[in-house]
Amino acid sequence: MKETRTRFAPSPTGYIHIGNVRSAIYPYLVARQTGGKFILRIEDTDRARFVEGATELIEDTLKWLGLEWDEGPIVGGPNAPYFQSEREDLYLEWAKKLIKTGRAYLDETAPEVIDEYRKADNAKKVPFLYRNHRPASADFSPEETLEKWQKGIPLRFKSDPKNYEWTDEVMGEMKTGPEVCDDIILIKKDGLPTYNFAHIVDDAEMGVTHIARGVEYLSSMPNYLALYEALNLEHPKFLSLPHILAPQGNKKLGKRDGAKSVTEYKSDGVLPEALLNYLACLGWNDGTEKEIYSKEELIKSFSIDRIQNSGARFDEVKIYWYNGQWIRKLVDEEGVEKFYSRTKDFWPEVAENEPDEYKIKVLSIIYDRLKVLADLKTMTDYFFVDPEIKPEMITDNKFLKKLSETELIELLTLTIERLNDVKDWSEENLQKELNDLLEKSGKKPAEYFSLVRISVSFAPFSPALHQTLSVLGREKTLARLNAVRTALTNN
RNA sequence: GGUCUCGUAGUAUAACGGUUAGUACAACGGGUUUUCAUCCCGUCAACGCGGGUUCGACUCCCGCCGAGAUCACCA
Repeated sequence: MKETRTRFAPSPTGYIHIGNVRSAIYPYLVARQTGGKFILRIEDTDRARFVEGATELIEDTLKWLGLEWDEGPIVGGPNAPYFQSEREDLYLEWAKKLIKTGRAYLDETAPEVIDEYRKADNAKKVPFLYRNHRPASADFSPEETLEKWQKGIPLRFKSDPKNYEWTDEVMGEMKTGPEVCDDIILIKKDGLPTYNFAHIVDDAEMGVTHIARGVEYLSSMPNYLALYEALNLEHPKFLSLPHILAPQGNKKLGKRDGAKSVTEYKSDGVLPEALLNYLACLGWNDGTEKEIYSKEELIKSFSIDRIQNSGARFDEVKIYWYNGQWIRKLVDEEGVEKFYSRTKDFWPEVAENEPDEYKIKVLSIIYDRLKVLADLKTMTDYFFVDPEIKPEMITDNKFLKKLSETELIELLTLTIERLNDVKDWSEENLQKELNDLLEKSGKKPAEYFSLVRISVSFAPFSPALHQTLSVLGREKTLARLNAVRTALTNN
């Protein structure tokens, strides 16, 4: 059986955003599950839109998501180069094949003239088709065309309008009439091919078996089919992927709607596992009620025929849910130490010089509260530096409002005196001591524990109190309790 | 305007002629004798409309309505 070969073929016009990365994920999964090859090809024939550094950004994004490619930039491959701008001669060669069979012609018609044609047709309420305005050069013999062709003269396909029927692996059986077939540009004025022509040549050269791309290409299909036919090529399978919709409205998610780059989620501390999981399952499911898929599980269960054929709305909240699930899953399965290595870039600045062992302890009691890793920055600073004492955070607290200041001070004194005598500072023992203190305080748990928690952290919330105190250590705990008692006394 | 695609709760989806239309996120309420979160339990909430076909239609057919894509020397 023929080897499955899929590809992701982005233009280096900027970062890969969340709305179009799915057309990399699905072909990747298809290639992996069949033991085939996944190719990365850079479609940089539009020099005006080329952005410096975009290729590297694309490469980094794919690597981060775990979509390693078998052929393409960096890794090379049998069909190198993988940049269209470096394959110019190849397209010219293939274009000549079309000229020789009388299926391509030179066209020097000025853009302004073409505009006139378009306006005239629109005025007549006739669909604008360039083939109704073919210039005299369309009738040149192949020899004459070949002889006169030089760089700077665009080349057009000479279409042969007819009905087309084909299968789209996602959308199903398709058919169109001759009215959509036209003379598309093959080679531009600058000597480089258009996407329409280049991708067909490259896919053929590279032996691509499946093309996955956005549904917006669906309406160009008849012209592509005509080209495959004229070039005597068997066409690959087509997967038209429905759009990911912006959170508001019904338009596809684009940079203008604030579609973030994939790398932005990376720097927020979203795990690649979570993002891949979310994106793969947006518009695809395996028919079961499973929600959490690792890359390996996706490779195993993915199937083209279960790709949804309607657009799916982008929902950032769900990404965070997946991320929380993945954080807990990874810590539970691989341990905190291993997970800690992935959090290095997300600690608050004040933690910079703290030992790893201490940060691991902090992580172990706080990880199940994280939505994104960047939450570490805002949720853990009191473990590393004494918090600023703000008495109002105690007196205005919803559980402590009812208590008088003298009462608060008494409770703190009680706590300090007792903890002073505690030698065993383990979580277990502290839990016992704190429960004991709670009983002695005669307060409700929410009241007494809130007082102690806020006194040591001045944070809106923290891990379970016995864990917080244990990690914080005896010295810091007592010092902070004392400091708060003094502050309240002087208030 | 031509051509094409899509249409189940707020969102993502299941169902593939017969179910009280299932699940997850979100929202709301409760529990886990401490906050926040996790975890657990519960509540709210959907087949765009109208015709057929059929004993029976979310499911098949037709029409309508709504939404989107495309009609570049951009991809």
